[in-house]
Amino acid sequence: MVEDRKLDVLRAIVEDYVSTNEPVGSKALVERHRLGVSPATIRNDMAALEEEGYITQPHTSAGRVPTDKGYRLFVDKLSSVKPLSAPERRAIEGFLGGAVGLDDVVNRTVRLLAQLTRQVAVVQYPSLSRSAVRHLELVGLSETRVMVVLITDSGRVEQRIVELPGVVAEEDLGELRARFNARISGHPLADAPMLLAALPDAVAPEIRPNVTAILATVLETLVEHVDERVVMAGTANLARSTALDFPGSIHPVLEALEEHVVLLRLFGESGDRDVHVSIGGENPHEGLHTASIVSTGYGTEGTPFASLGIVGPTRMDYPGTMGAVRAVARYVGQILAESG
Amino acid sequence: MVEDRKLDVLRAIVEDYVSTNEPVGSKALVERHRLGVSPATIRNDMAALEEEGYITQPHTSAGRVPTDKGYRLFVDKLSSVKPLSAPERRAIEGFLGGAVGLDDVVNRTVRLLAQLTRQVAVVQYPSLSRSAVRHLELVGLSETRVMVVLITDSGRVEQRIVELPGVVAEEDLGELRARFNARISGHPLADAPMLLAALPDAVAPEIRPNVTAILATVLETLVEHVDERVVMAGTANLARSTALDFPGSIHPVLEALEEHVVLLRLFGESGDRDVHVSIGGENPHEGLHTASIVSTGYGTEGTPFASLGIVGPTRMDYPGTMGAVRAVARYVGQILAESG
DNA sequence: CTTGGCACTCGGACGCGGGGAGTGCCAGTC
DNA sequence: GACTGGCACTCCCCGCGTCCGAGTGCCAAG
Repeated sequence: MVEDRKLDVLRAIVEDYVSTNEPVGSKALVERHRLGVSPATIRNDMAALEEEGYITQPHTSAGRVPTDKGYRLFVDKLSSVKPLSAPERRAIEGFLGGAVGLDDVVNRTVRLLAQLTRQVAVVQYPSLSRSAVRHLELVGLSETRVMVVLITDSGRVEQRIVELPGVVAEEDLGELRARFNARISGHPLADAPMLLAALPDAVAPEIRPNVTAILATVLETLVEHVDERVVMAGTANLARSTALDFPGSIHPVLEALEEHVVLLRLFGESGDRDVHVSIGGENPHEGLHTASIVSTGYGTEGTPFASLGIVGPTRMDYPGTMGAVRAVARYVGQILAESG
Repeated sequence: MVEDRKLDVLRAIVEDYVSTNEPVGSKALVERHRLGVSPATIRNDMAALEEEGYITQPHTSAGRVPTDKGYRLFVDKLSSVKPLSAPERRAIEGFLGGAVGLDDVVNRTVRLLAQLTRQVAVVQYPSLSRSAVRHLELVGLSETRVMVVLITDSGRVEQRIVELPGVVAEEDLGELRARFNARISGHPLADAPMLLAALPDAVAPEIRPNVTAILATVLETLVEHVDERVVMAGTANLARSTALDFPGSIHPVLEALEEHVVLLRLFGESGDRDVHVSIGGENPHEGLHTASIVSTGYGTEGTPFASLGIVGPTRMDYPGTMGAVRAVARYVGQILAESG
C-alpha cells in the first residue's frame, strides 16, 4: 500500500533530520533506511508529502525538512514514547531519592530533566490551590506582629507577616492556632474561605479585630496567591541549537521563558496524566513559535499537583524526550507521595 | 600634561566603544570628544596605551578596543558610580515596596535589577549562616513523623521531615518546641550547635532517642545547609549581545550561570558593603572570561545578609550598572529591615 | 610635543564561476 | 498503475580575485 510507505518516508525524514540537523534528500533516505524502492519513487512520495504540507524545502534543490504539521503527525501516529533504559531509571531513582525537603526535590528534578533531555527543563512547584492544608502556624514576633506559616500536604511552606490593629497575647495566639487548625487542617485550600468564614464570630469581641486581620492574610495566602512558582534549568542547552533551529535568534525564546506566567499557562494545558506535546506554531505565545513544549502533570495518583516538562527546538527527539518527561514525572510523584 | 590626556583618551575609547559597539579610531575620537588635539596626536597616545596593554586592535588597521586591563583602569580611576535619577529611584521604591513576603521581595528585586541594567541579574537569598533564629516550630505529622520548620530573622523559612525511632506524644512535642526556642531563639544560627549540645541530657530518657533524631535534623538544617539559593532573571539580555561581546558563543556563559555554587562564590567575594567589579579574565571561572560581574552585599546596616549583582559582557556601562546595583541593594536592605 | 602628509595594511563587500546535491519530469518496464 | 533510470535544471556553497576604505605608523616640519 502506497499510503503506508509515504508515512514510512515521513518517519524516516523526521528521524534523519533530527539526528543530522540537515535537510534530507531522497538518495540519503534510501541509503539509511531499508525502504526497498529507488530514490525516484521516494521523490514522488516526497512531492506528495510536501503537497499535503508535512514537509518543506528550505530552498529549491535542497532536501526536505519536516513542518510543524509533519512533526505533529509523527508524534501522534508514527512514533511511540520511548521508555528509558534500566540504567537510566536507576540513575533517576538514585538522584531523586537522595532529596531532602520539597525545595531539594524540585531542584534536583529540574536539573535531572535538563540533563536527561538536553533541553530547557521547567518544573512548576506543587500548586497551592490543588493541595490540602496540613498545618497552620501562628508565630508571635512582637506584641502587634504575627507571622503566618502555612504548610501544605505537598510539603510546601508559605509565610506572611501580619501587622495587627491591636495587641495580642501569646495564649490567644495559641487558642487561635488551635481553632484555625481544627477547621481547615486536612481540607483542600480551596475550601478554606467557607470553613473559616464564621471564625471571627466565635471568638471574644476584644480580639476580634486581630482575628479578622489574621484571617484576611490567611485567606490571601491560601487563595489569592496565584503567583505559582517555577524553576528552570538547562537554558545553556538552547545555545547548542543551530541557526537552523531558531532562525532569528534564541532571544525571543529566552524572553518567553522568563515570563513565568505564560509558561505556567502553557504547561497547565498538559492533560494532567498524559504527556502533552505542543509544536512550534501550535504554541499560542509568539516567542515560542520556533519551539516545542513537552509537558505532563505530576503528583500522587489521581490528584496531580502541578506540571513539569521541557522546552526545546521543534527539531527534537520526541519519543526520547517524552519518555524522559514521563519517567521523571512518575518518579517525582512517587517521591512526593512517600514523603508527603 | 601628557599622561592626563592619555587617560582622557582611554576614557573616551571606553565610552565610545561601550555605546557604539565598534572599534574606535583616532578620527572618530577627536570628532566626538573635545580633546583639542589632532588625530595624529591621538594616534601616538593610542600607540602608548596599546603598548601598556590598556587597549588592543582586533586586527591591523582597525580601531582600538579596551582590554580587560583597560576596563579595570576605567572603573578604578576614570569613572564614578552614576547615581540613579529621581524617577528611577521612585520606580524602584514603588516596585519593591509592594512586595509581600521574602520570596516576593527576592523575585521582584531580581527582575527589577535585570530590567534596570539590561543584564543578567542574580540575587542570593538571605544567607542562613549569617542570620539569627527567630522561631523553631515542630509539627507532628503522625506518631513517628515530625516536620521541623525553621524561621530566621531575615524571613526565610526552611523545613525538614524527620522519621523518629519511636512514638512521640503531642505534649512532648510542645515541651520540646519550648525548650528549643528557649535556647536558640534570637541567637545566630552558627551558635546553635553549642547551645543545643546538652539538650538530649535535659529530657526524660524515654524520649531521648526521638530528641536526638530531631536535634540531628535541626542541626543539619541550621548549619550544614550550605546549599544557598539564588534566583536569576534577564538571561534573555545575553542574547542581545553581539558576536563581538562573546567571541565563541554565549553557551559557556549560560553554563557558568547554571552552576549556582560557582556564582555564589564569585558573588560572595563582593566586599560586603561596596560595589565590587570583576572584569573578564580576572574571573576565576573559565566560562566567564568574556564576562564581567558587578556585585555587592545587601542587608540591614552593619550585617550584610547576602549578595546581589549582575553578569554581563565586559563591554558594559560600568558607572550606570554600578549605580543601579548599589541603589537596588540599598533599597532591598531597607525593605528587609522594615519587614524583618 | 604637535601636526599634516603619505604609504601601507588588512578586513569586508562584491562579483564570478565551478561543483555538487537534490529536484521534477518523462518515457520505458513489469 | 506503480516503479525506475535517465536527464536537464536549479540553486546553494565555496573559493578566488578585486576593489575600497578605514585606520594605522612613521616622518619631517612647525
